[in-house]
Order: sequence, then C-alpha cells, then structure tokens
Amino acid sequence: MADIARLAGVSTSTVSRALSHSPLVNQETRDRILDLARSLNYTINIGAQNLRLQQNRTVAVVIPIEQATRQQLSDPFFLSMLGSLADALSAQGFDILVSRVDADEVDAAAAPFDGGRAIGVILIGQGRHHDQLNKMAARGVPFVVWGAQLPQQLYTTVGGDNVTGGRLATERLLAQGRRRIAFFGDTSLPEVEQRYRGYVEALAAHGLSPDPQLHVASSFLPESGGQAVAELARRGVAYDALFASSDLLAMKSIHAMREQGKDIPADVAVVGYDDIELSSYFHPPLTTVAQPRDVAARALVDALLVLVDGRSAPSVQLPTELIVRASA
Amino acid sequence: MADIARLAGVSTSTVSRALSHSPLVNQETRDRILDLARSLNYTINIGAQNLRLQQNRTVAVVIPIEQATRQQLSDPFFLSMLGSLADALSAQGFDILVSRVDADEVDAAAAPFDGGRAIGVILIGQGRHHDQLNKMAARGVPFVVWGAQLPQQLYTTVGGDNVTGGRLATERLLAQGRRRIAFFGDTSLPEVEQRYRGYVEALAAHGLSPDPQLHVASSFLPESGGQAVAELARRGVAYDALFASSDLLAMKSIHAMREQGKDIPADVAVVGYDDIELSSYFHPPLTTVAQPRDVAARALVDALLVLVDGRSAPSVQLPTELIVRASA
DNA sequence: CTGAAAGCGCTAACAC
DNA sequence: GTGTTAGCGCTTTCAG
Repeated sequence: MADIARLAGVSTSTVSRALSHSPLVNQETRDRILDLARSLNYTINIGAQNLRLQQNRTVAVVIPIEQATRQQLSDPFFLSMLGSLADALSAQGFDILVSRVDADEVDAAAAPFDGGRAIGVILIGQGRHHDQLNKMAARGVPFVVWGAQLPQQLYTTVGGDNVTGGRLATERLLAQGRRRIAFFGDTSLPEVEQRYRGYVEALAAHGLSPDPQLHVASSFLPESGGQAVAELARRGVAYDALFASSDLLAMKSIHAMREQGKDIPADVAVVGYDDIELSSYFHPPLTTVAQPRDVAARALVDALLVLVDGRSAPSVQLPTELIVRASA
Repeated sequence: MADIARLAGVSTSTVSRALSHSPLVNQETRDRILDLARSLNYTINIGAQNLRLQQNRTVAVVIPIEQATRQQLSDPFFLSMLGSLADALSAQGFDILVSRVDADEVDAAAAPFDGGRAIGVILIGQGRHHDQLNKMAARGVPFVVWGAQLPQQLYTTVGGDNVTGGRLATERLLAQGRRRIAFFGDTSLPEVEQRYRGYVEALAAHGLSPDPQLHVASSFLPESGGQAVAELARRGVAYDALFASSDLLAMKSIHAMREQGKDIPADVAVVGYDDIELSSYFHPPLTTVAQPRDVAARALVDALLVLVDGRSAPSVQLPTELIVRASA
C-alpha cells in the first residue's frame, strides 16, 4: 500500500480510501490508484485489515475423525456436506478454514475461534462427547454442529430427523414382509442411536421387539461392512433385511453379502442412510433415507451467524425422506 | 495478552515470551502466566502474530469447478484428494483455507496468496486454461497443481502418469479380446487428453486405429454417464468395452448400460480411473487405474514448500497402477 | 478532498 | 530476568 501511495504521489490514507471505493476521494485519483493496484496485482492484506477492523470473514469447518482407527476423511456424505457448506459460505462471502480434530477431543475444534482465526465454527459431526461440546458452548465459543439434538444441550445443532428416518427405513422393510431386520451402526453416536430408536419404534408398531443378535455396532471403519456381515455369520443369525446407518456402510455390506452368495434384495433387502450421489448408480440402486444437504448447509451457516451476532439460535431438525429404489 | 500481563503483574513482553516458552523468562513466572492463559482459554491471535512475524502457516487449497454447469463439488476423487491434503498439511502444521473458483478463471486461485492469507496455493485440477496458470506462475505466485504436465509449462504439477494409465486400461480391455472400445471423457482437459493418448497408443500397438464414433466428450456433469451411453446408442455404434476417464463416470455409465439390458462385463467390459474407495464395492467391482492420493498429497505439499522457499520445484509424475477387478 | 497520527495484538531488539 | 519501544499493514478520526 505504501508502494502504491508513493507511485501515485498520495498518502496511504488516500490509497486505503480509494481501495474501499470511498466517495471522499477524487474520482480521478481513485481511478489512478485502482489502476496501479491492479497492475501490481495488489490486494489488501486481509490479516492486517482484520486486525485493524476487528472483524473477520472466516468460518472454521471442522470434521471430527476417529483418531484411534486413523480413519481417513472418506465418507462421501461428510465430504459432500463440506461441499455444500463451501457453497453456502462462499455465497455469504466467508472464507473457509478446514481442519480435522480427534473425535475424542472435539473441544479442540474451538482453536480457530480462540486464536482469532475464525468468527465461529461449524462441526460436521458431533462425536460421542456431548459434554465437551456443552463446555465449549458454556464458555461462549460460537459454533453449530451437524448432528442430533440431545437433552440438556447448550449448543445449537442442525440435523435430520433421525428417529423418523430410522422409522421410515424400517417400515419400508417391514412393508416388504421382512421380519429379521439387522441393524448396522455405532449407537454410541447420537445420530445413529436415534436412527436405532426409529428402528425399534417401527418394530414395536408391528408387535416386534428388537433382537440384540441382529444389532452389530459396526463403526465407520473401512472394513466395517464386511466385518459386520461376517459377525452376523459368526453369530449364526438369520436375517432377511438390513438397515445400515450410512450408505457407505450399506454398500460395503451389500458387497460382502454378495460374496456370500446372497441376492440383494431377494435374500436380504437393504436400506441405507444419507442418499449420497452414488446410491442411485449402485447395483442394486440403494433405497435410502435422504438428508437435505444444501438446506442443512444453509441452516448451519445461518445459525452460526446468529450466534456470532450474540443472539441465541434454536436447533433445527430437518425433515428426512425415504428414497425408494431397488435394494428394498 | 494485556489482560494476562495485568493479572500476572508483568509486561506483555514477558507474557509473549512465556507463551512461546522462551527460556529467558523465570520458570515460576512462566508457569503462572501459562496457567493464567489456560484458565482464560487464551490463545495467541494468529493474525496479529503473522502480521508481526511476517509469517504464515496457511495454505490455500483451491478446487476449480465448472461454473457454467453449477457443478457441485462432488467427484469423490477430488474430495478424497482434499482429505489427503488435509492430512499432509496438518502433519506439517499448516492451516487449510479451502475455496472454489470458476474453472474458466483459475487465476482467481491466486487471491488468497495475493491477499496475504496464504503462503501458497494448491490447485486440485488444472482446468483448461493453461495460459492463466502460466501467467500466475510468471508473476511469482507460489502454487502447485494436481494435473498433467504440459509443454512450456511455467508452473509445477504433480500428477499421475496419465498416458501410461490410459494405455494400461486399454491394454487390459484389448487383452480380453475387446476391439470396440468406447472412450468417455472431455479431452479438453489435459489429464483426460493424455489418458486418451494412452488409449490411442494401446490401440495402435494392436494395429487398431481409434474410431471417432466411439469417443464421447462427456463432461463431468451429474448426468454425464447416462448421456454418454445414450449418445452411443443414438449414433448406433456397437461397442464391447468402455474406458471411462473417471470412476464416477464409469459407475454412472454402467448403471445406464444396465438399464439398457447390457451385462457388465459380458457385453461391455469397463475400466474406470481414480480407484475411489467405492470402486471395490461396486457391482461389478470396478477395474480401474489407481492414482496414489496420499503420495500425491505429500508431493504437492513438498513442492509447494520448496516454491515458497523461493527455489524451483520440478514437476512430478507419479506411477499409476491398474487395479484389476471384475468389471474388466 | 487529502494527510498526519494513532492503534488493532503481537514480538524482538535494546536497555537495564 | 524483565520492561520499553517500535513497527508489521491497515483504517480512521481529526485537522486542515
């Protein structure tokens, strides 16, 4: 900026004003300065500007990962949520700082805020440490999380209606005459737990009670699907349907079942969760519960901005929809 | 920091030194200050620190998208590359600023650097505007791109060996006795063009010349696979194999062909490209060309750091590998 | 319409 | 071992 000032024969104040299109500065001077800036590929140093203005147009997007299992950022659902968030945030002129934290230390997600790097944090996924998030909220970190709404929650969540989602999925399978419905999913995660609740509700509505033998607490590991299918085989339990807590898990499980010679959906009908893009191209095309990613992303951003504004933002539960395809 | 200084009864200099674990400051004072900082959830304001230190630990990761088609950030390959980059950059202590630019204005990728937000830029995908990238390089923007190496290139690329990849894929199909091999891909993209070259080379080695009727310049649109398959049908061309320039495209195409009653691989053998995670779970499991994402991510980061250091970084071409599965 | 000066939060000589 | 001071790049009163 000093360079430009010198070249234009004005002070840095004038350059600053010109660059911010202040009407105070002479039209001609302004044009000269803007031209100069353009030709030098000059851009305002945002760090310094932020410092001076005490403002910030950066939002941190944080993804909790299972450190223990060294899981890669790989579930297409999370990734596409990131894409939708990128859209929503860019549209509002925010920069996006992406980071990952250990799912067992989600409170580390506050770092970009504490360090003044971001005005707030969006967490894609809630992990199992509700208490850590509550503490973060208590000490005033503005953040919202994509996840389930829990009792005594001090923070704002945006999430799908997991109970209904689980119920819809299970009802679909029941409607097809299936009675031995396996459930794959780690119920220590609140979202999965709620989907499981929907599953139990649907069973109950048909006078059935869940068979614990049919529940495999498969985690989000690379090999999870295969392992879960193998586990059922080891237990020697019969099943004619599967409700998997994510599409990725459903696809891996279908692959494993196919290797056991099972036909999908004839032998085992399958419903997944998330409606990732590839679900419709999978074979058989996957029946699944759709979560509205774009709406969710906008809701997350809106809620965060409300929080940053010092107001309180209510949690949002978005409707889920059963997408019926060939797998069930 | 001033608050802590006051509470600790010292000057901000001492606080600054204590926080950076300087041995200059008295052990006892230091512990008192660190405790205080912890209890206040204080973290250094990195913006201010960067300003003062004239340093920066942020790298911009930029993804070119086809604005015209409003394409979402959806190809799992790009997303998982982002994941690998996040790993590689975090490991080196860098923050990641993610943004998307219009593929027709890739030079906008320089913005985070120009604005002092990032020390350099990693572009995931090269787009079709080689010239814009060359100009960016010429004016000293430190950046590396995941993409193809081109003649007269002033910038650094890291990419797979696309020609070999294309050759391997095509050879596999030829080895299975296929002779009418369709190629789906937008050859205006350098990487795809090179894969096409490998395809042509492999054909030539078998005394075949490429039939232009078999080439569909399908873009990376959501519906691309279906459209490409429909286009072949419209042209009335017979084919017994398909080489798709991405796994996503391959999967969509397989889905479309299956709807036409074709059996994969009996009627049409298919090879994809990228080896995304779901390829092995697809039905049939996809034969594809693997690109080493983790190695690539590390190479991209390493090259960028060399550039930031003011040295010049050679382009890197990583080996590709044919992963044989059931689809071909 | 423009410039001088102060200060955002931080660090590093330099002094003591 | 600690404090004083200046300054990173920017904006904005306040004076002209």
